Amino acid sequence: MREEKEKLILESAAEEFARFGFEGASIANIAKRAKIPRPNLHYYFSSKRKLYEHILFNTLQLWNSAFDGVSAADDPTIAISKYVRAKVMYSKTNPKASKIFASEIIHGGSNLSNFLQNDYRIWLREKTSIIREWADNGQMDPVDPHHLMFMIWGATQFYADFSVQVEKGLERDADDEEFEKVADTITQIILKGCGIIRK
Amino acid sequence: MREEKEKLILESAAEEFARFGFEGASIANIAKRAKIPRPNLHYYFSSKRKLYEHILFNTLQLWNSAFDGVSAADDPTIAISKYVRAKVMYSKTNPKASKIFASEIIHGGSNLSNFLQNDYRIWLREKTSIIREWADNGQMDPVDPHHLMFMIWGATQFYADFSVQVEKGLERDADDEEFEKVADTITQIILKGCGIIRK
DNA sequence: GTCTATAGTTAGATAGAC
DNA sequence: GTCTATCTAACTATAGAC
Repeated sequence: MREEKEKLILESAAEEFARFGFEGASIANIAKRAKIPRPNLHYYFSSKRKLYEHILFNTLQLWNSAFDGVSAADDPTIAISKYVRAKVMYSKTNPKASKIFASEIIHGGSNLSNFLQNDYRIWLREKTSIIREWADNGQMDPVDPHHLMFMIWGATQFYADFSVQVEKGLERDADDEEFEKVADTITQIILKGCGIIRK
Repeated sequence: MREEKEKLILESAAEEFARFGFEGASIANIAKRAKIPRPNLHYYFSSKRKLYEHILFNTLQLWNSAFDGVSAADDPTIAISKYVRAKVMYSKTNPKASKIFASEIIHGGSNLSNFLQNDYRIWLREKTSIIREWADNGQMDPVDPHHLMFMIWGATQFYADFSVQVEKGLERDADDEEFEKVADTITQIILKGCGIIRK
C-alpha cells in the first residue's frame, strides 16, 4: 500500500522534474498528477529536495546497471555495438531519467558530487583502459579513450535530452524503426571512424 | 550609458540562468551580480521573463551566425572539419549560452517554438540536402544526413553542456590544448566513419 | 535615472481534526 | 493514514520619494 503510493508519487515527480527542472517543479503539481492532496505527499516524502534526491538516486541505479557487461576480452566490434545500442535504447525507453540527469549536470551537478567523485570516475577509468588495450593490440586506431566515450554519450543521449530538436528536425515522429536506424548509424560511424571495421 | 548597464545586466543574467535555469534564477541574485539594487534592474527589463527571452534571443543570433559559411560546392572534408571545429570552439568559448539553450530544449523548448518551427527547420533542411548531395556524388557513404548532424551536435555540445562530467572524467582541467584534441578526435572519427577520408 | 519601502503572490511545509 | 486550514518564507514587481 505504502509502497504503491510511493511509486505513484515518484512516477509523477519524475515526470514533473523532467519537464520543469528542480526549481520549476511544484509539489502542488506533483500531487495533482498523482491524484493525492498536497499535504499527503509530505507524509511520504518530507521535502521537495528529498523527493528529488530519491529520483536522482533511482536514475543513477538505472544508469549504473544498464551498461556493465563489457569487458576487455570482448571483441571491440561487439562490445561497442552493444554499448551504443544499449545507450540509444535507454534514450528511447527512459527519456525522463536522462533529462533529469542532464538538467542536474548542466546546472552544476551539486546533487551528484558524490557519484561524480567516486563511482563515475572508477567506471570511466575501467572503460577507458579497455579502449586503450584495444588500441595497443592494434584492434583499433589510437583514439583518445575519454573523448571516444564522451562522443558516444553525446551522440546517444542527444535523442533523449534534445528530443524536441530531434522531432522538429526530422519533421516526423521518432518511432521504433527510427531508433534502430539511429543505433545503426552511430555504431557504423564510430566503428569505421575508429578503424575497428573497414566497410 | 544605458547600453552599458543593459549589457552588464545581460551578462549577469546569462551567468545566473546558465547556473540555475529559468525558475532557479532569481532577480535579486542577478542584480547582486550586476551590483545594482533590485528595482533598478526592473527599470531596464520589465520582467524576469523578458530578460530571459532577451538572452535566449542573443543566444540564437550567436548560434545562427556561427555556422553559416558551408556550401555544397565545398569539399566535405573541409566543410565538416570547419564545422566541427567551429562547434567545439563555440562550446569552449560560450558554455553559458550553450547551457541556457540546452536547458530550454530539455524542458520542452516552449520559448523557442517559433525558432524551432521556422529558422531551425530551414537551416537543417539546407544542411541535410548538402550532405545528401555529397553522398549522391560518391564523396561519402550514404549516411542519414539528419542523424549525422545530430551526432555532430551531440558530440560537440557535450563539452559545453556536460562540462562537469567532462572535467570530472578527464581528472584534469580542459584547457585550450584539450579542446584542440577534442576537435581533432571528433573530426577524424566523423570523416573516416562516413567514408570521406581513408586514413 | 536611482533607490527605499512595500505590496502582492506563490509555493513549500506543518498543525491538528478525523 | 488522510486531509482541511493555515503558517511562513521567498521572490517578483511596483509605488513613490529623491
